[in-house]
Amino acid sequence: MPHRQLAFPQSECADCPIRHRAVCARCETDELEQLEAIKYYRNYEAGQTVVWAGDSMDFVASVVRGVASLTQTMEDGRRQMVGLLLPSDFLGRPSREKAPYDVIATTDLQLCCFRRAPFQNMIDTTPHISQRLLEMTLDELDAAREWMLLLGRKTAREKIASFLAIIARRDAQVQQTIAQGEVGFDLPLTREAMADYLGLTLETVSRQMSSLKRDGVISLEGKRRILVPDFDVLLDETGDDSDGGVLA
Amino acid sequence: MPHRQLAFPQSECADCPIRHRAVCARCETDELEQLEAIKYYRNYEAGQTVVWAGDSMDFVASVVRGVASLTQTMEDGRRQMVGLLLPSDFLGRPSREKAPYDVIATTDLQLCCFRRAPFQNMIDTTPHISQRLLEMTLDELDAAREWMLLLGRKTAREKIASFLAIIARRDAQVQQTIAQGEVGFDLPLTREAMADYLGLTLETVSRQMSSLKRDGVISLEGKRRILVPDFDVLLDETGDDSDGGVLA
DNA sequence: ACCCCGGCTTGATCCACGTCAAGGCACGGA
DNA sequence: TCCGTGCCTTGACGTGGATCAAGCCGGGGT
Repeated sequence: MPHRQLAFPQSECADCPIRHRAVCARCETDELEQLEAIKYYRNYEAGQTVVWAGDSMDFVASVVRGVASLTQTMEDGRRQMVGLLLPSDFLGRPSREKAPYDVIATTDLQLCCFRRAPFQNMIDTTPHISQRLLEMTLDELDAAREWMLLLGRKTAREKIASFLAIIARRDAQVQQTIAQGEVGFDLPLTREAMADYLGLTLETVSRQMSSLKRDGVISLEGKRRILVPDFDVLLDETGDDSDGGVLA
Repeated sequence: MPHRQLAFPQSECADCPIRHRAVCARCETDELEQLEAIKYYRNYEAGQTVVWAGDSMDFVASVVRGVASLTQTMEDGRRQMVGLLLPSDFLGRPSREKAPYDVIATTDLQLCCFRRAPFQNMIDTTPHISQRLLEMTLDELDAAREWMLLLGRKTAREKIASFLAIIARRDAQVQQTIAQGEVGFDLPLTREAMADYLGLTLETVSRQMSSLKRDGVISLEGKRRILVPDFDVLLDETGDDSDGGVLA
């Protein structure tokens, strides 16, 4: 099973009011207006911390532009990324005040925020919102569990290939051309962030990227732009069930 | 943060009708009666498969007795456990027909099942049930993410110690004596299942158990019963934040 | 033009864990 | 009683990825 799809293709919802539908797919006009009334924007630069683990968060948000990561850190400094938020993903948990992990902007980032209390109100009074949130949380849980398989059992090369496939599949433009085989996209993470994502060191990430390049599976344009001549070849490297179901 | 607590201490709800409260903490009598009307029991022996990945599940359930695991398997046979269900935990996802992973009884197991369709009805007509399910799913997500840190960054010894601490903390009887330091409990998993849980081989599990025994952190009574002379010493081995918050 | 610095690559070496293999122990059935 | 079988332990050895270390490259500031 591939990484969960976008709640909505990015092309359909370029700005925030529509993006609310990531929260509530069936919202009617008046509900969208309620959301409109309690929303505001926040912007962060690459590398900035949005919230620290343990801090209380007075908002929930939906990612408009950029990428944020959820990261756990052990006392001795070992770090593991436990969530990656791309545009249209949802950040924060209604009815839970404290953030359980650091939230870090890995690229420049724009959030569309809703203040907690009124948002909580909407949930309590609009039943299908909590159903929608349940759906989204189940998607996150599926993604987390696929990630556990990656962390526990895949080799470094498989981890890198899986990561590239995930990023490619979540890129709206790539989505449309993926069937033709050749695709290109930008990495939204540094090698170090990739290492934190994949449970590796940055040296191993770098070596495996070089190895995939040597073997012709990918090529690089600069450090961040990836070209994949044949997406199926990349999928073969992931170790995943290769039912060929690119759009499954 | 420790592994999520039981929805309710096991001692409070020894049989199924009460255990429904794991699904719905605020259910009133008439709602419990509705659940009562659509419930039935299933029993499995240790090692039996409850559902295969990809099968459609016509029920959701709550674990009454025993332990079930959610396991992903790659084509070449590598396996990773992605969920562990103990008594009072919930199995299945309303509004999702297909099971995404194998569900296996790791001990003798009793489930209290609810047929899908009527259960789905209750969700749609009783708003606070879907809110309760959201809470439970968020707990599962937190557990999954803590597990990701374990899989990605902990050493074999830390993994074993963390696992023992998780099992101990979820054991109701242990809960009550944990403050005194010395606790004992039974492992509900074979060494092989522990290996699948922890992203290790069974040999490494065995060696690390022996090592913890040699170092006096634990002692064994038979293969499955664990005695921990000082729980804080075990916690020191987990690599976790040692804020001493046993009951946090 | 120069240097600096952050992000990245590459090489040499080490070691934790996987792999392969040989038993040990407890239980159940003939 | 003996043997078979499932589960576990232990040892010897190999290796994938971590660690340590030395640069490279490209962009921005002075």
